[in-house]
Amino acid sequence: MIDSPAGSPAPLVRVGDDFEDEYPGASALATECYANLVRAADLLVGLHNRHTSDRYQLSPSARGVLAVVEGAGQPLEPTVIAERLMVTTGSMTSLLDNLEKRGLVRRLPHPDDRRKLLIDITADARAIVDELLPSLHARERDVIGAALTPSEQRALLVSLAKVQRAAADARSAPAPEGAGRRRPPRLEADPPE
Amino acid sequence: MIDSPAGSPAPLVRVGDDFEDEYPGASALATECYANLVRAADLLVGLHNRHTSDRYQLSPSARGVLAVVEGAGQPLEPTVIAERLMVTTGSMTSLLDNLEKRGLVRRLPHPDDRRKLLIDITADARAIVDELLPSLHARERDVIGAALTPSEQRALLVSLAKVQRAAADARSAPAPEGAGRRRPPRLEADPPE
DNA sequence: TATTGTTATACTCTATAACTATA
DNA sequence: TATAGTTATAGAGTATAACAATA
Repeated sequence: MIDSPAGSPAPLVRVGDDFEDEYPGASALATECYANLVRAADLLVGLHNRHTSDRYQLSPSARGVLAVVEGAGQPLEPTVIAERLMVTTGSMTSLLDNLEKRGLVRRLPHPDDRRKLLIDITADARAIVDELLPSLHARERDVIGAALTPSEQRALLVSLAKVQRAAADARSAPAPEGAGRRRPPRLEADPPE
Repeated sequence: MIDSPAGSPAPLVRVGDDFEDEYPGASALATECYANLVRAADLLVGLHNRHTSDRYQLSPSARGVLAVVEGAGQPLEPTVIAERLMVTTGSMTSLLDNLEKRGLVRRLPHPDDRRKLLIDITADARAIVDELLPSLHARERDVIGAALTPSEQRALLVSLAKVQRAAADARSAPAPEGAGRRRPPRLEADPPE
């Protein structure tokens, strides 16, 4: 049903001509928007993640911790970092363990409450962030700038805002019922290789 | 630097006013497109993944295996499935182990080559896919349809095609040099709690 | 020799629940 | 009692490399 031709120049994900027959009530256009939004984001995230991992051996989550603490401009409690990254405190402990082993963060005692900690990043981490963030932002400028004019970029942002709003609203709604499916007559689809 | 207000109605991710001063050469507009494309996709993927996991206890990768085999309309070799999902054959073995344990796929001997297998999905899996895909496509229709008019959807697709192309081109290009960074004077940013 | 799939191993991310020490 | 963080355990996903069977 969802099909993307094998060529490397990566065209859009398309659904088949029979899509709306196979899925009564579905919208081929909406599904293609959905699939291609996800695909575009995967490609973009992949660029950032690959760069971060190749150059600095940082996982996406580890980068997130450094970016949050560095962005705050001051040490933060583990719980605060965990909330911003939307992970549990148990997961945060192990992320911080790894970063501390590598000398990128320090656990400092909290001056006011001896149950708490303050997480600070080291000079090494600051050096990484100072090199990494400019190159990520340069990549963002290059890729988006190569694809879209400023006015297209503004229009894209407007659409993305509406999609984000609709998706956020859908989170609290029950999943919709599908209207069933008509399996296509598989005459001789897609030879096995 | 990247900041998204805490309210639940989820507005756009924005960069600060000082962004282009802090990162010389960067484009605030491009970075916002990048960040919000990723955020919108995360929200959309999250809806699908949550539904798939809650209702059918299927991980995204497991769902991918079923969708690929079901979509092919016939049994496929593990290597072919692995290529389509972009995972190694070692990873595919463990995905298939899990699915086979749950009675959702079968490993059949390949008639022509005794090194190979053919992976088929069971009636149980077909029942899941027949229920799952229509509800995912209904969600796509509802969310995208609530956000954008058909004409906006077509415009979005055009932009996404260009972004995908640029991102695919960037994959084989070297990472751009960042033009350095000017740290903002952290007077009293972001109180710790 | 080359290919297919498995095994063994390892690492990251993630979660939950029990636990310690503080408050 | 309640909170902050850790530990222990578990499971998914991913990868690499060595391996057996087959081509």
